[in-house]
Amino acid sequence: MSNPLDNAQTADTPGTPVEVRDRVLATASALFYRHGVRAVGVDLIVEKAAVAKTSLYRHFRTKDDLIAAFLQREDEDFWGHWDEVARRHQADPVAELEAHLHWIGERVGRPHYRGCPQLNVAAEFPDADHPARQVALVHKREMRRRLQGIAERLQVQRPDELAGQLSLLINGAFVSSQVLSSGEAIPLLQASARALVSTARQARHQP
Amino acid sequence: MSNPLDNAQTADTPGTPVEVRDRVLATASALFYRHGVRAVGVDLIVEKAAVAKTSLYRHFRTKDDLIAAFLQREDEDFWGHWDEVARRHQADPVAELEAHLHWIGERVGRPHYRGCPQLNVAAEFPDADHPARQVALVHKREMRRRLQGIAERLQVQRPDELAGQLSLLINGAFVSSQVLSSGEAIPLLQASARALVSTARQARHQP
DNA sequence: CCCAGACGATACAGACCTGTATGTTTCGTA
DNA sequence: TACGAAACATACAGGTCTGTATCGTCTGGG
Repeated sequence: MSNPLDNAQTADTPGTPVEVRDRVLATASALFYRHGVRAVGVDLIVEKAAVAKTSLYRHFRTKDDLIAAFLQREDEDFWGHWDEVARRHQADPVAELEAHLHWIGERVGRPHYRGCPQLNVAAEFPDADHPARQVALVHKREMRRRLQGIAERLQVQRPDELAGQLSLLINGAFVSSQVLSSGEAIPLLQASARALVSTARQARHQP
Repeated sequence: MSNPLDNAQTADTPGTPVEVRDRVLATASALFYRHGVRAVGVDLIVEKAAVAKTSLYRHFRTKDDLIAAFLQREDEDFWGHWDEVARRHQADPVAELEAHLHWIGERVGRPHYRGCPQLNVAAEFPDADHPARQVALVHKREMRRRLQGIAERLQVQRPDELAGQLSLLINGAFVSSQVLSSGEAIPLLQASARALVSTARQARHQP
């Protein structure tokens, strides 16, 4: 029963359950991100993924669940990058923060960047009880939690405050691509962060 | 049948074109903001505004035009507040910036705050050619333009850079209400701005 | 007093939406 | 080879969406 090769027999053999699920989720993610969630119907997803509609609904109970899975996938991808960058700067929180802002700013400046998926979905679905909103909330809390970890390693007096400030900054970059000229996000983010960190550190030495 | 209040002919005589138009726009704006644009159909607007659907389409060619008018209305309201605050601090750009961040942060912290309408619509409609997106773009450009005006009066070396940083910060506050605790936006915004301004001013005195 | 124009009420066209139901095909495994 | 699970194909139910068409009513200015 539990053959490790059960799934992914060759390169991409359609008919394998996990392969179909992944294909649906990957296709839906791309479409959701590009066109917005409400603008994309399940029929389009099914067509682009070359999958039967029944298969979609076998792996995802409802469209809302698929949306939540989309955000979950983006969440994991995001922290995957984060962890990789963090690992390269274990000993130096200043360099780590700088590096995070670099790759985030690079993403923001990409040609067809469409904003943070979590924030976009939150804008599309006001109901806080929506399953996808739960994922988005956890994602944003995790962002602030990790920033606070860096702030603590920076030994500022109020790491929570600095983390909040950096959160505003990063979320602001996510939604400001419309008004930012190409390549502007990175220096803007880094210069702002330097000012915030520097000020927070000065406060440490003053009563 | 012949209810004397059927059309409420006393205080605000309906039947006047401008009155019907305003009622449609005000109703649509409230619904759009609360529930999202795509989630609100014209039938609901018509019902809540107590107006015939033909009247809606007489004053607004399409729903897209109504959405653009919604953002235009929000834009005018926003700059109305801004101008009023700016007028009270004509001589002191530091105090003006502080005051702007105060009322913006106050808005962000309100119980049912749902984010910046311009950013929400931009998230819902990826197509940059959408009429409403034009309004949103002009709004965000105007925001940065005004911030640059303040930065110039602060006599920092690179007012454009400071304006960009403050833009990120403010837009970040607009979308971060989900992760901000009540009343946190104002101090976070003001402390960040102070750090950014202070750093930008120090750069002025250094080669 | 008359009439153009704004409004209301309603029905409808045509498209799209999510989700289900039904039947067939494929394929690994027992 | 026979079985069961999963995928495919297709049709459809039931609702919603935008926008239009039709027709009756009210109102204000000439």
